[in-house]
Amino acid sequence: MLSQTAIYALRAIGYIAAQKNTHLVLAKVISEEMKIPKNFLSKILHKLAQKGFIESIRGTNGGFRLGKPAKEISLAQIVEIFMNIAPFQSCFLGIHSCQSCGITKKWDTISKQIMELLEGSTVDQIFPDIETKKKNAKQSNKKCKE
Amino acid sequence: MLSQTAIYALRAIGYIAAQKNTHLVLAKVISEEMKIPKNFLSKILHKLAQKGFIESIRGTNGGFRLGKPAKEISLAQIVEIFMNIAPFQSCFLGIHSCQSCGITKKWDTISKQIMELLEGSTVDQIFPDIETKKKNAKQSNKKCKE
DNA sequence: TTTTTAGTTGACAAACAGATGAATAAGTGT
DNA sequence: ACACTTATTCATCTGTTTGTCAACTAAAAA
Repeated sequence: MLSQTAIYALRAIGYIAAQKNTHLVLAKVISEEMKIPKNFLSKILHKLAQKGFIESIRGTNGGFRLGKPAKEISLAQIVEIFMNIAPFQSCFLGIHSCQSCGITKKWDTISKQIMELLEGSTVDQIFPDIETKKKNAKQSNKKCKE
Repeated sequence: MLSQTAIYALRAIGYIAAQKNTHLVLAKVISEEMKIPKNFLSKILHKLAQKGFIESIRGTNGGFRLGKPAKEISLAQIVEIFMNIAPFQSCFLGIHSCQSCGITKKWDTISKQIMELLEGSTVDQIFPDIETKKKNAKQSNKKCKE
């Protein structure tokens, strides 16, 4: 359905969005919490940073935060960086001549809903409940001036 | 969405089903008509034959035909031979702890429709209009006792 | 200035999907 | 018996995705 990489990307940016920008998030923490291989995640985050969806800060007390308001980042924008979403919109059987068959019609209805889900949802909806999750566990990081 | 192999399999068995069992279909013809690499198709057909969805007859005037009535073969039965359809039914983001979020709820609705499409459609619906397509072009095969 | 932290980058390996070619086995018709 | 046709099987190749390792760069702190 979604590629593994796209799923990782959504989980990662969803996790960052859930912090409500109150502090920077370490790649290491995202990796552990979201069960994403550390170095593979680094590359995903870098791509997201290139596109401006997140910002990266290097060095001590560095980390990642959103590059724009969460409500302005749709799932579709993230997914299409890491995979081709065109197949969702085209013929179920990869045949362009079967416009009229019942299967294709049903698929059209479904694919419209999928695109609506991807384009109509934003990254703050991914983890609506975990914004305070890591705050206490990471008291050791409280030194940083947030 | 569907793997390329699953799409090939649906096109192939759809083509065979469209012949209404009036005559055997050559792998070569399926390959050409359905734009599927010949040798790759052979392996797909072999798997379908193993599972009893089609029958293969070797030698001169051989070919393939359905192994059971078209209306008893659902798209889901074919697809699941060539790919894992579980992801359609599980969480959008591969996380089992987000039962309540709005995205997951919407995805549940969509995935139910996908499964309904796959399980509720049969292979005779794939190409409802081409049953006589190759009959005339293949008059040279008319020798066979059909 | 040195050390530590943390993101960046490139090389690479494993696994898989998709595709290809050639040899083989099993039937049919002469 | 023989030639021919057609499916079967095996070995291999390619490209992509996913994942790993390690060296590198930048920034802050000591």
